[in-house]
Amino acid sequence: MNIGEIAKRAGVSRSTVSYALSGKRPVSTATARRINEVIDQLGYRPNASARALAEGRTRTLSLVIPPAGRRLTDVQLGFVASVVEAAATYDLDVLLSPSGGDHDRSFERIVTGRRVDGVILMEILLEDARVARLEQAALPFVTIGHVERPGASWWVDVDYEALIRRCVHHLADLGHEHVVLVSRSDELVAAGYGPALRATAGFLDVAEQRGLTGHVVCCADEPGAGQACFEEIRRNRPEVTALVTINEAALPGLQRALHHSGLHVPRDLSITGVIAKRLAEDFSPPLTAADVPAEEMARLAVDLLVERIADPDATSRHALLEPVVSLRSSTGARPR
Amino acid sequence: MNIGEIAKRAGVSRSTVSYALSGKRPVSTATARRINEVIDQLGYRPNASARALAEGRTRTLSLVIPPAGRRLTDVQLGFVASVVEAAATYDLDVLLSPSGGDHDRSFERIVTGRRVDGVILMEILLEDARVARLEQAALPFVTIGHVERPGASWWVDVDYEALIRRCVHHLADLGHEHVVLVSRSDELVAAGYGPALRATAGFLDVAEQRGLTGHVVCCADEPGAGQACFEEIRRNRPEVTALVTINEAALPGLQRALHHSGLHVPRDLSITGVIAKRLAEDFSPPLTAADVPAEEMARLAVDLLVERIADPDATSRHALLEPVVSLRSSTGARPR
DNA sequence: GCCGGCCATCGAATCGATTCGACGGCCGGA
DNA sequence: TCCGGCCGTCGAATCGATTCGATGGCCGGC
Repeated sequence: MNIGEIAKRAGVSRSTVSYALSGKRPVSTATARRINEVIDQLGYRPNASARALAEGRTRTLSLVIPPAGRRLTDVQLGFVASVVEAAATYDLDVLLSPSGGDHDRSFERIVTGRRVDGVILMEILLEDARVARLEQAALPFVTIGHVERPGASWWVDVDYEALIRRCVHHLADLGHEHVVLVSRSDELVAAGYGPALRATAGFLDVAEQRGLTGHVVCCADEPGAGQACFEEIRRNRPEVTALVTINEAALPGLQRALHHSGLHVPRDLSITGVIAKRLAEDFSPPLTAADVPAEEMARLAVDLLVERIADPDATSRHALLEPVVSLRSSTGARPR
Repeated sequence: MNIGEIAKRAGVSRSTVSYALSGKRPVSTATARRINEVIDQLGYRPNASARALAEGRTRTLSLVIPPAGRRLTDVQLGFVASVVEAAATYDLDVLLSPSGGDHDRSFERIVTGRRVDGVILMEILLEDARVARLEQAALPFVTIGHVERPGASWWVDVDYEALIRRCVHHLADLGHEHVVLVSRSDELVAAGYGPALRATAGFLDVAEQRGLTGHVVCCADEPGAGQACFEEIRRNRPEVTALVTINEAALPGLQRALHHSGLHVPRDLSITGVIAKRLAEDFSPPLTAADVPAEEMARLAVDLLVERIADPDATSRHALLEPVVSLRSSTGARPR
């Protein structure tokens, strides 16, 4: 059931069928109608592989996600779904490829095998081998998160530093004097994970500026670690009255630890940070936090990628989102 | 940089390069070495589209997920990641396609366009148009969840009914007399969502058998609904001392409602159900529950699908998993 | 020394589309 | 009436692989 079959039944040549379908050359209305009847009747649709070969493009994007071992956070999950949805509006399919380190088989397969027209890269590091690989292969790509570097690049990111600054200012305004930033895992930070580094920079800077004592602790991306981390903070720094967190995966553990400690939020302790809206709302009490706009980022990333694919030589573009900090009920005046 | 280029540089024909790569015909060691040198030097890899066209297979699977509008639950998320990982061990890529109702563009594009070699269908309904569509298109597929029907079909599922039966027996053993099943959303149940229907059947059956009064309530798949649902149960059926839930998405709301109510689990109320391990562990207190083995299901689904692709005429196979109910600390003797 | 057979390799067909150049027919203008 | 141009259609080349049948050369056996 290929284009030849349709052509035969409609009594025309294969090229005419192709033109009737694509509209790239005029076809008489009578012929077009006949062709469309046959197509509807047989339920024909062009073979994707053949079309990809002939056109030189696959109508497919690749979304490179962190490897399955490390759990996706809630934000990342929403992001994946939104990318698929955004791509669908362009009639593009999305290939999911896990990739952690430098390069694994599936990443290499996609890049060298020309399986896709473009790539969206999640959770990039400051020095990321995959970025270099994509540039070398001349495959259009957009990164989620950006690297500090003059070179032209296409990316979408959340301004972690600005958001964390706002959070710390907010706490300072409320009178807090001893604050802690709960960052991501040691390994991620050591590997040069941008958001964590920039959050730290912003945190320490504002803390100093406002005369607060600020400490940063790394916490593995899992609930157990969140619990342990909280308990350690209570033990080692009992003077701390406010937490700023960028570690979503650790939140359930924090919640549990809070529960056990008997502390009241925000009377005894204030909590804020950069957190997916859903997670912030589901916390008890709901967290005052900067809501990461995953859907918007996904939409923008796909838009940018489509644009770059259409014109690979266009000057690079990017978007730095700075969502609002939503006041909920987890922050309050310094106790006593 | 195609196979012809490699052939030219190695001084052989294109077919010889192909055979050297695939090993489907012998190639002299000297020639093979020369070819491999050129390939390594140029970093050549066969064009995926051309190969797909020639071979008649794409080396790609499609994973059909619920539409983005409805959030993926935690189990489903883990499942997606695990499918990708399992497929990678076969050197297969995974195309993500959201599809809810009968058929949308991307689902139809994938099926008719022969974009993939096989399909994994999540969250199927008892009467699912997509199943019929795939059968008609003769595209191999495996469903997550199964339909009651004599016809041959390939699927992987969790035995919700058996698990719920166990949960109710467990509660009956502890002396509970009034129990409620928190099911999935009205719409899903009305649409004929198998796990919810089977859970209900098992729940009511055992309740009757053990002389309990059992009620079933539907709850939308979101935290807010979980909270409202809990409050309604407390108001309308204060005699209830135990909850069985299969609604993971509503758990955060349940947690919040519990917190507000001041009830102690399990002293005042027992909670159990079928819940992803991670969610059960992150609840406070950790839930006694049947852990849905998402990774194992994903692995099995991919294995089955690969098998079916290799031999489309093989007799159908399936797997009905019955994970253990893990005793944690959310169930206890009936109060008073 | 000749012949049969096997091993390695080649050339050509094939997969199913897109796209370009060419061609035929019809219409209108001179 | 003849000719130029445009509209619609066709045939063939192309994309980059796989695969089948054929062929050439070398070796061993008689």
